[in-house]
Amino acid sequence: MQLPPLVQAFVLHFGEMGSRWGINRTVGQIYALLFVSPQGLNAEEIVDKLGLSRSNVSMGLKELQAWSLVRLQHRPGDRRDYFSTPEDIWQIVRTLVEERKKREIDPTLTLLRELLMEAPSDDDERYAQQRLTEMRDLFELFAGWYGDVRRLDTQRLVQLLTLGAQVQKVLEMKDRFLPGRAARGKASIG
Amino acid sequence: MQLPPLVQAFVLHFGEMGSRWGINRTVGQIYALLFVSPQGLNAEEIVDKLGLSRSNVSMGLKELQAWSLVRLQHRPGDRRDYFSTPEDIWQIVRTLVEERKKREIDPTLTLLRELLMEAPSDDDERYAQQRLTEMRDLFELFAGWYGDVRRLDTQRLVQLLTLGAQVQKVLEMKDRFLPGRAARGKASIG
DNA sequence: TCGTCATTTCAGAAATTACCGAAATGACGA
DNA sequence: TCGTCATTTCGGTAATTTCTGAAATGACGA
Repeated sequence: MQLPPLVQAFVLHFGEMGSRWGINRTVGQIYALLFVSPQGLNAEEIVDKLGLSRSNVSMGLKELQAWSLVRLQHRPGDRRDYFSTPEDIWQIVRTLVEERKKREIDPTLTLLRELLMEAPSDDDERYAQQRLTEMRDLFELFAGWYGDVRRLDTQRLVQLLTLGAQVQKVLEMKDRFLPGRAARGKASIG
Repeated sequence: MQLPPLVQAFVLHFGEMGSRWGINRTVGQIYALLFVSPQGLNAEEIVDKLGLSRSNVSMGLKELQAWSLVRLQHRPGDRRDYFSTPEDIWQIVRTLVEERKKREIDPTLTLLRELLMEAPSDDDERYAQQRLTEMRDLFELFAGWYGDVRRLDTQRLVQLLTLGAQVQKVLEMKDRFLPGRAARGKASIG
């Protein structure tokens, strides 16, 4: 791996963090490298720069494509695939949010809905179902939020994320001037 | 494992999802069981219900404690530890958000800040640093948002999450009536 | 059609992670 | 101080995941 120290540190860190983010080290490294590369890279360039095996890079790129995290380009007179990350980092955020929803939220939401169709047979099951109801409501709320994030344009998304603690003030105003809009979430508000 | 089918299905699902959420199967199962149990359980009860080894349950509980995801109680005249999850599901959300920030955001933010202290030595490094700047700003924004989520009380948190796509309308109003508040985030808005 | 180059697949090796039983530690009452 | 019970630690093993080299596939121009 003969990379500038800056890039090398970033790539190695991303590899290590990969395990916490649900991707493996190789995939994390490939992604990090593509992220800081001015032009797209082909598989062999990635092999050279990261010192990984050809097939491993192929697998990693496949996984990144499954996550829709890399773009594929071609150059005239060159048969090879060149990979790069989207220029717009917010597009990456939307993609990640969408994929995480698909993988981490939706399956559980589906299961919770199914389990809550059954009638409880005793008090313990009744308690369990009540807990599952709380969790389903929570997951519905998350699913809705993730969906919103995916749909919002960049400016509004930044605003939504920056809003944070100001939410109360802003919402008081909303209630004053836009009354009567029911909240979407059903989650218990304690 | 002799559990009601409802609970069993939930426990098994949580175990499988565990790997996507960054915890292992055992830990996921233990957590799911505690979540739907009306009373706290001691280690041996968990062993019996889930069919795991004593030591594995001990490790799992230790990890859940490291995540602050379980509470420890005692009963008079009983030396054993009884474990349960917080009643308030929103407290669980805050805990998860805080821990995820600590594990998935903060380390990368620290590294990015460090890397951006160095002066670039050529054009490629200049490009890389520009990309890292975008990413640092993004992570700063996330860190701020996570912090807000942790601090907000439940009602406001639900409002913030429900707000979603309404953000534009609400923010137009805010700008009209509360002008001049600078946004915290520096992330490029393309 | 053939030869070349790029990519993917695949079976096994290597590495990592999860798991268990046994032993050690620690807390408590007698 | 003991003896008992609960919990944790530890060494080894099992299971899973990641990685590799070799072979297969596919695309393209001649």
